[in-house]
Amino acid sequence: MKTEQRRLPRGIREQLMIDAAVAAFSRGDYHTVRVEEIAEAAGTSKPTMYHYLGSKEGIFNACVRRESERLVEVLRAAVHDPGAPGGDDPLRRGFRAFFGFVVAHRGSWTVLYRRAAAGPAAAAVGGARERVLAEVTELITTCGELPEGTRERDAALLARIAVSTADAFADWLLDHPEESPDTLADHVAALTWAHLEMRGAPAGA
Amino acid sequence: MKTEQRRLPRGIREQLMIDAAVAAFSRGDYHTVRVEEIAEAAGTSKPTMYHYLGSKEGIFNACVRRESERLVEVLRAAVHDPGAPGGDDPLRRGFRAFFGFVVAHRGSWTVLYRRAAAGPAAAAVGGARERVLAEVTELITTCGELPEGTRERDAALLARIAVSTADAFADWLLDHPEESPDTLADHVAALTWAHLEMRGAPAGA
Amino acid sequence: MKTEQRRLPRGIREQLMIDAAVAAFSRGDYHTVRVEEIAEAAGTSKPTMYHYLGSKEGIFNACVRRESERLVEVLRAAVHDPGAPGGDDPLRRGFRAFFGFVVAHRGSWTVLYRRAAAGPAAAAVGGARERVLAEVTELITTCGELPEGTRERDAALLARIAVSTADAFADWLLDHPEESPDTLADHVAALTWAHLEMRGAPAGA
Amino acid sequence: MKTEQRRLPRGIREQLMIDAAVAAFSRGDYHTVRVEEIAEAAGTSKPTMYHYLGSKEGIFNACVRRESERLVEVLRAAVHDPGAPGGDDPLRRGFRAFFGFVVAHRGSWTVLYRRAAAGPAAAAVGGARERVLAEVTELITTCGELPEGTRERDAALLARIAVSTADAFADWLLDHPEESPDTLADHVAALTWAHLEMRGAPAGA
DNA sequence: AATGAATGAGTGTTCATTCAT
DNA sequence: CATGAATGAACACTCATTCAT
Repeated sequence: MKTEQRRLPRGIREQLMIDAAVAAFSRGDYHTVRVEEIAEAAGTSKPTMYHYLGSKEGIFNACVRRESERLVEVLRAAVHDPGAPGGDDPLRRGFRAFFGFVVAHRGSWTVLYRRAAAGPAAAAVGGARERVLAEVTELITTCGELPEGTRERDAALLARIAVSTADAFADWLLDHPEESPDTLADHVAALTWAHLEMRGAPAGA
Repeated sequence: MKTEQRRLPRGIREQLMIDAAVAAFSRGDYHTVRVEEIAEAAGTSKPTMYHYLGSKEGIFNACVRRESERLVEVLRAAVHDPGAPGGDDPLRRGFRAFFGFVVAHRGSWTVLYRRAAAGPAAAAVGGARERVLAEVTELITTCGELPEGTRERDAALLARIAVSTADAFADWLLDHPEESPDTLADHVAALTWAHLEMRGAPAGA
Repeated sequence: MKTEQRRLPRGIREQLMIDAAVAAFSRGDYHTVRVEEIAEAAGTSKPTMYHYLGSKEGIFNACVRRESERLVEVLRAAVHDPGAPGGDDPLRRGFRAFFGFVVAHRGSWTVLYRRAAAGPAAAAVGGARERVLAEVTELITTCGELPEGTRERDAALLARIAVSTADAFADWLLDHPEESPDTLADHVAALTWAHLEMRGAPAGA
Repeated sequence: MKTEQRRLPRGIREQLMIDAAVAAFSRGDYHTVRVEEIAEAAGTSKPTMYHYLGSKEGIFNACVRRESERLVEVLRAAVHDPGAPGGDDPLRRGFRAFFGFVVAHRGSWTVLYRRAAAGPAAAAVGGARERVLAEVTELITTCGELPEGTRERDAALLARIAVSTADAFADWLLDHPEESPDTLADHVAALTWAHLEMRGAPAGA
């Protein structure tokens, strides 16, 4: 581990800094991360961090910029390259790349999507989310007419999708006040039914 | 405005405190909110806050607990009460209640789902998300065989759903390492195709 | 010395703070003074200083405001009160009050006139000033026609006046570009001659 | 602008450094000026500055030394050269040289006299000084028996002289504790009266 | 019961200064 | 000789938390 070189050229050091920062920011939320902690992880010191990235916010911005660019590049490459894994369907290739990225670079994704990952708030929020999730899962499960082959696992997965979707729609509603929540709710319900009916041939196009 | 009573019974005071705290925590993230700010908004003083809720974390926990209970109650009531809005389908009634809650109590939902809503990080993250969203939207749009009646709006909405779903699955993957990202990716692609084909009769079951 | 009370009312504490700050700022220049040092001298802590005076600049401003108000009050009182020391001449009464204040509250005056009193720069500046002063003193002394009764002391005093006056005029020139430096120079020379000739009856009107 | 030569002989480089330093130190006070800022203005780098001048204090000392020597030289030359502008009176020639220097090299003079020229303190001090000056001006104006031809301008100018003189005397008092403030006060008052009576033939001896 | 007063502990940021190239 | 790289040491400022009234 002591391979770290002193006196690295600026470009390299900056990349090391951003590496360390992404790791740190994906562990705790913005205020929980101390700049010094990032500096140490990057094998350098606080003043050098400030010299290169300007401020804590600058450090964070550098992370978000670099990681989002990486993700977009990966996505584009997969979609436009018919030889990429996933077969003929560009949509499927895209999602494969997307998921591959999220799994391979969990830290990057966490930074980009920045749900409270740690900190004093995380525990409480985590618990509450689980309760809500359990409730929705039960709602889906006890709905009765679960198609053949739909197991617990599927219900839990669907609940997560439903809640995430609702969350996405909440954002959407904010930006598009002309939409009615009821219509969207019905829509999500319909989608969920569709998913339930589709279970069994998940990987088929 | 000076209607605020001194010497309120403990229960009431606590509710006022939690009201103020939910509002505050939904505006900025945990560390951005100062206890004093909540105390002022609740018409009381810092020491009283500590007397009642114990600590900053205690305040936050109280928020999360109360709001998640409210949400769960609302959900349960709608699902079990056939007379609730949404018709015969309990699933649809549930989602109506869910969306209604999210829209009516945005603050509560924000606290529960706690994606970084403000603070120095929010701007950067917001921008990056938009870029990713744009990329996925384009991916869906230029996929070619968009069914009749699928307009721009639908693509944008689907992109949000897809990203949210991927986000949910990323969590899922963390908890279930036996799952393969590729399978999930294919699954999301399949779901998206299903959505695309379903467009046109969104509110129909 | 341990008479310092804990839990003083805000007004009192603020005055103690300003007292300590004036003393500190009159010893070193703005950047040399540490806020904590002032807090300790005032028998309190840094956060309380910030709570009451807002910032380091706020602390400094409070000093300048209070002291300049005091000085102006003292001046006004002496001028308008014919019974104040100095006799019939309000001008003389005013200067007596002025000098009295400067001598009694050296710190206040230093803060108000803020010539570099300490710090790493002070030594060098002090030395240079002395050299300039010596030069001007010699100029006055060797001018030749020193009137009777003009001793070394007077020359040194006059040199100081001359340099201070020149300094004042330099400011004046900045604000009034229509003035010619040569005219002002001649004027100062004339004044100095007048002073030289007046020596011997210094206290007479 | 890119005429700056690399590889300049040491002497020249040093002069460029001091030029830049004088300019910088005359804008802000000692602590406000960053060494890097001087280095850039001098067309060189920080380590070179340290190589030549040793330390920040060394840089500052070099400024003060060079500028005070210049001023002293100019003064001496004018006094001893009967052909210098100002006529027969060496005193007048001296002051002309002095004022000329101050006006032509404001930066040098500021460094030498180093009243806080900028920084967070300057604004407050400036305001307070103005208030004091206004007070003294009023005192002089409303003194009543202003001689013929004494206009507002003269009162303002006299007030500046009076305050500067008092300032000089305050220093004097520090060094000569045997003097009485009252005597000096009376003296300044007398001088001011003399000035008032002299107005009208300012440039005359 | 309720609060004005007070602070310990910690963080972002800056800058003079020094190596190693 | 000249400089890009790097840092130790300080300092302003903030905030959760607690007494004493």
